[in-house]
Amino acid sequence: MKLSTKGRYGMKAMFDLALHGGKSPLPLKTIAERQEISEAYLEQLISSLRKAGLVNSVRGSQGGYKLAYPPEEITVGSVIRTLEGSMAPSACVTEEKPLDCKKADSCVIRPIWEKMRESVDNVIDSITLQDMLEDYNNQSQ
Amino acid sequence: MKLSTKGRYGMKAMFDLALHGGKSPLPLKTIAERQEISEAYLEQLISSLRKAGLVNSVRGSQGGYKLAYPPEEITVGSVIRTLEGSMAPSACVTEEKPLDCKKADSCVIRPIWEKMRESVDNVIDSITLQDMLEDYNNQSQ
DNA sequence: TTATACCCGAGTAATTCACCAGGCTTTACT
DNA sequence: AGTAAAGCCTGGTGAATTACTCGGGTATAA
Repeated sequence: MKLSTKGRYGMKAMFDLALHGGKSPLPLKTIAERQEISEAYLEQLISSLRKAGLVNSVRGSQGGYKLAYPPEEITVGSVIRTLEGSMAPSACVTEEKPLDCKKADSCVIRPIWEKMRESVDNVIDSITLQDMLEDYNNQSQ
Repeated sequence: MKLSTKGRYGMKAMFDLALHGGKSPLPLKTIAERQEISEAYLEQLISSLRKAGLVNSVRGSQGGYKLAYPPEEITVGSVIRTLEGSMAPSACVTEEKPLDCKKADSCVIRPIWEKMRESVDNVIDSITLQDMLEDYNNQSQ
């Protein structure tokens, strides 16, 4: 049940944006170097995040990326789900279009997959980038 | 974050053993047919379950498999973890030997992976095959 | 002794992962 | 106006993983 690098790198990049991002956009290269991620690969990931509306881009020289919302409005869940899809352990319990299975009604395993998904969703939807920033600041004391 | 077929098929097989297993062992073929799983593939999975001590095997004619413990003593977690490994979303937060990362101390993402793992573990460790049997029996009313 | 069933290792097609390459477009700065 | 810095986009690719299959063992009830 590991996440792929998409979710992990994506979280690093988003936190980097929250921590180092200001008024002017952060170029991808800076983020990639600081987080030690392949730039070309991170470009793909941040492209998904942009299409999902989580970051904004500024093209051209001096361009880069910025969070589309203040850190307290961006949850870990929205980032991870954008890059990894549903947290459902089985296709029959995704939020959006659960794969329908004839035996869904009588299946005793399905409710277990559902609980797993819900419990993961609860965790990741309850943490925002702002929470992470605060943890980071408290740490350095 | 999907489980592979190992975990999913393995759960089906274990529940089948709990539901249909009696004093005499259930042959793999029967389980595979009833659960619509490739017999040769399921053999590999149940072999892991046997090595983990969750099922016992009886060789030879009239042989098959039985649960090694009563259903109330077998958790979903023990089955899934046997077949899938740790539920950690990142290698740095596995129960047994977390991959050590120099930045582990200062990492603000790590605690999130930890919470995810814990919450999944809580769900799957709190459900036994017996619970599933009861759900199944209540359903048919 | 024979049919049934578990045991085991190797092989394999298909898919996914984690990138890389290269060209195009946009824009600030000089 | 020219140039360099940046994002945008498509396609390719080697390595790993997944989900099996195959073929031969070995044990044992009948």
